[in-house]
Amino acid sequence: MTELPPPRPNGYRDSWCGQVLEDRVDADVRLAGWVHRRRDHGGLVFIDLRDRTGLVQLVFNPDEAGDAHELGHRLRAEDVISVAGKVVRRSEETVNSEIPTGAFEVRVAAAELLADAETPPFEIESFSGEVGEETRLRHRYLDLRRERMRDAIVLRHRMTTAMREFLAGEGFLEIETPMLSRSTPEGARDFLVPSRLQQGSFYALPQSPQLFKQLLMVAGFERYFQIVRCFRDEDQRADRQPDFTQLDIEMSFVGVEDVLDANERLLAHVLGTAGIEVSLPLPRISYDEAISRYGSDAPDTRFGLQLRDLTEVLRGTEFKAFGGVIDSGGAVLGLNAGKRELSRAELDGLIGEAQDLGAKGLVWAFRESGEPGWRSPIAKFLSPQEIEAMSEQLAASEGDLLLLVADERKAAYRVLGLLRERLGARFELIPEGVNELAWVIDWPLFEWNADEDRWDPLHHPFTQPEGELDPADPGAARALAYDIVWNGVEIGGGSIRINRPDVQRQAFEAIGIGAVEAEDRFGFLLDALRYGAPPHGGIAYGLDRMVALAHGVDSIRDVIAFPKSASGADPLTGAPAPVDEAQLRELGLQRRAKP
RNA sequence: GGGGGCGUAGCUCAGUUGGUUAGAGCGCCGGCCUGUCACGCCGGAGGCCGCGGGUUCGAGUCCCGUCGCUCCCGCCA
Repeated sequence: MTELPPPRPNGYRDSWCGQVLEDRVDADVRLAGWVHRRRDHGGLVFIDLRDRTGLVQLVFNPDEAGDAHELGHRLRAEDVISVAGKVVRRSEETVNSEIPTGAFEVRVAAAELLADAETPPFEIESFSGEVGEETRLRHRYLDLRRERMRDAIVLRHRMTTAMREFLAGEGFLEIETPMLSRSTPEGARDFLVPSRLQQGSFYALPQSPQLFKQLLMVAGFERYFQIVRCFRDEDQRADRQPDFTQLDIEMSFVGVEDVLDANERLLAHVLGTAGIEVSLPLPRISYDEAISRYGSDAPDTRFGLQLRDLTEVLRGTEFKAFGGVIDSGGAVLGLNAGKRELSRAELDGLIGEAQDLGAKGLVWAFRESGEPGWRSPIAKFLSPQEIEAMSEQLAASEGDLLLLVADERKAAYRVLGLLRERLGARFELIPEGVNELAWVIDWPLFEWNADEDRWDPLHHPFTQPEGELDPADPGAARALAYDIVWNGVEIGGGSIRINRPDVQRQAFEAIGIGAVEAEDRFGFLLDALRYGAPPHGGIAYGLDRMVALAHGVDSIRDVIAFPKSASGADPLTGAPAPVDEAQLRELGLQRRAKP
């Protein structure tokens, strides 16, 4: 998999296991590694020896090397050994076509045990079910010996190498930014680090290097990137860790097209390294279209099942459940799930799922010929005209299952969008081996936060509005922002940034950050913008997600060497853990009194 | 913060209506085995059924609580 030069010969080895191939036949080699599997015939002993490059079969023959054979007989799984012997071609009937070195083997002349291994808590190559994640994490150094994890870590390296290659080739500079920085509490929850020298004050670990990379543009570095650890103290998911890695990029004197162009070529290069072909230019979909057709700002475009808005054809309906929602400004959305035969229990299950996702309810209907046109619990409440009009909107033909959600507009799209994704997987509508990347563009700059009674930025408050910002109508503003979505997963996002202090102040004001507060929290940015900031913009990728997608796994934990569990703990080191009273005292912190 | 699933041998799991001695495969240990490659054959060891309480003549099984793991919703500018 990796191009690896032969090791410089020393007392342990002069060759890699995976490189015992045609050109080494008849050569004397020395190999070192772990005992992967042992097949002891009493006389002959076969050992599969493993190193990072793969496996090779060792043969211990009592007639050829008695001492070595005696050791071979005693070896157990995961023992660490070094052996010397001759590479030979296997006879035709003993070739193992399963492994690259399967046509060759090493006849061991001398062997040395370098480290005796205890029996591992799980088999390095397991054939009976997947090992539980906590066990894997507690012994991560063993889990990482397994082929799938090793491949993931190697792939990750190749992808990051490809990123550096491409970006360095385009004149980007890799520059580090601080890990100990200042808390800016509007985004995610910060991880805080107490200051010993200024007790009562705290550093924050960066949620992203956003402001520092903008300052680097002000500083005139023109093109910056960094593969950087970021921290967000929020609840975990399969694709979210408290510390995770971003590929962070920023460029000066650019507009949206420049950034998208550079990043499309970057993506083609990096994914090409992972064996994934990308044809350019990438398709673009507007935010509004993504929401209205897929119910998601990160749409999975590999399958149809698109949403339809039925609000207009139902306006004035007698059916109160729908009419009430419409009168109060809500929406009725529908989705044609195609010809499905679902039992009543399965349909009830769908309703339950929709409710779990936060919907008030879900209505199902099967398109039928004749009157009333639908088999559905609500058919009798609807006029024939309404049923026909909705059927037409949904392009329903006989036997099709139609699913309807009526709710406040945003909630309806969210729920039906989530349901769409689940149904796509359940009905196996997602084609194997297909990769779809797309830009989501034309984002609103702000969205209304009803709970807090204010406007919130959709990306972040440093995003450049398209045209002039109208303080009277922040909801109308569009952002020069873009997300990149791969198979329905948001793998990156960015924007053109505000480069003038007056515009930045306006943006802060629109989201309720007044001049005084802005000066207090972001004064350093506003100052920097006063000294001549170039128009600039960039992007940040979720590196872990990219590698997970390229490796074909669902969880980013499977592409991180030492991840946290779903509860944010590390079963290997026991982090997080209590600290000494003395440490707390030094920091001016107190343990909370027991109630 | 909320909801679902899971917790039985080192690992992956089964365990019937509550019934007396808790099983399987892999792994492990011992013996045999000179062309295997998930080697084979014979024998063996190994259990706080997550933890605490309750119901019951009797609990792996039912109830309550608790801890852990995991998935999802919220959250993640």
